[in-house]
Amino acid sequence: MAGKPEQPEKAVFLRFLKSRGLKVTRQREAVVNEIFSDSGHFEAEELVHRLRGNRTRVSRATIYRTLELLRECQLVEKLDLGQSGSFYEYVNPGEHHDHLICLQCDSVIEFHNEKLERTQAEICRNFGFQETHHSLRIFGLCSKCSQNA
Amino acid sequence: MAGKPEQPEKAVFLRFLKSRGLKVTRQREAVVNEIFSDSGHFEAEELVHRLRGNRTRVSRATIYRTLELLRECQLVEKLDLGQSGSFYEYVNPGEHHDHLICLQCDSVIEFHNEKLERTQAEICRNFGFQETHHSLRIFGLCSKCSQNA
DNA sequence: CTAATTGCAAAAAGTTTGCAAGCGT
DNA sequence: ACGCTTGCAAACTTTTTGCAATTAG
Repeated sequence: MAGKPEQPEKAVFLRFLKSRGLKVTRQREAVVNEIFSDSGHFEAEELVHRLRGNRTRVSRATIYRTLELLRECQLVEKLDLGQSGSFYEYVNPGEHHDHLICLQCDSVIEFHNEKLERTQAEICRNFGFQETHHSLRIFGLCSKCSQNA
Repeated sequence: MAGKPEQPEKAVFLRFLKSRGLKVTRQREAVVNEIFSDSGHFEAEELVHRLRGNRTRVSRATIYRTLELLRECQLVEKLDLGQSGSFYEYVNPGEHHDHLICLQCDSVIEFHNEKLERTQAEICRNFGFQETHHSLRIFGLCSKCSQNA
């Protein structure tokens, strides 16, 4: 419970910082801890508020800067769920999933489908396109909301 | 060359306005004409500039308001290409396509693939999800850029 | 020590809005 | 005429940035 990083993603981040000659600051640790204590989707502004109650104050500017670093080392991804601001989400290294987004209750369902991935790879091959990543968002009504409608 | 609407999408828009009790103004016509004279991807700000040289001045506010109307009648769609601002694109009624986005030269390739669509429909069915629309963006290097790399 | 980092507040960037004047129908 | 529209400028939202003070290594 002391200094040891319990979470593997935190270790990844620390290693990344070291490899870049960047520093491990209280603020950066606070941000990572907060994000990975409750993996899911969140907005930058939400993090600002979640970190308000913390022992370590973290300014909005630092949160944005840290999110950018986390993106560079692929621990989080930016997400556009159709709302005004950007959402972020934790990415399990090596994993990938797409999203079903409910327009009624704003819930987000993650899924992964191999057939889909293969077809996409095939399409890229046909276009001579070298994919680095992709994002599929399907909007509509989740099962709960479509029943209530 | 006179009053007749040459473009079918303009006719759709006019009909939509009428059905809503909205007015056909010089500004709205100018926006539609400009968009459909060169179908493709564009930003709101770009439209502002493209319309500067026009006989009819159209303010930024009106452009945003008109784009919203065009979205409501499904003639244009908002697009997130990863850049800061929103892009828009003309939508051929009844058609749908996805995008390959080159991170190097910012070019956008459109494609449509039936197998992909079927797999997506299958996924939705499995989740009891009622799709209204979707967006697949594949990021990477286009064939030209991957050769030069 | 020294370079990286932080917080702040100002600036940017993109979009929306209130309101008085103007224009379709 | 009536009510929808426009333009303007101000407001807003989200994100970025310059800079002096601070801190990790």
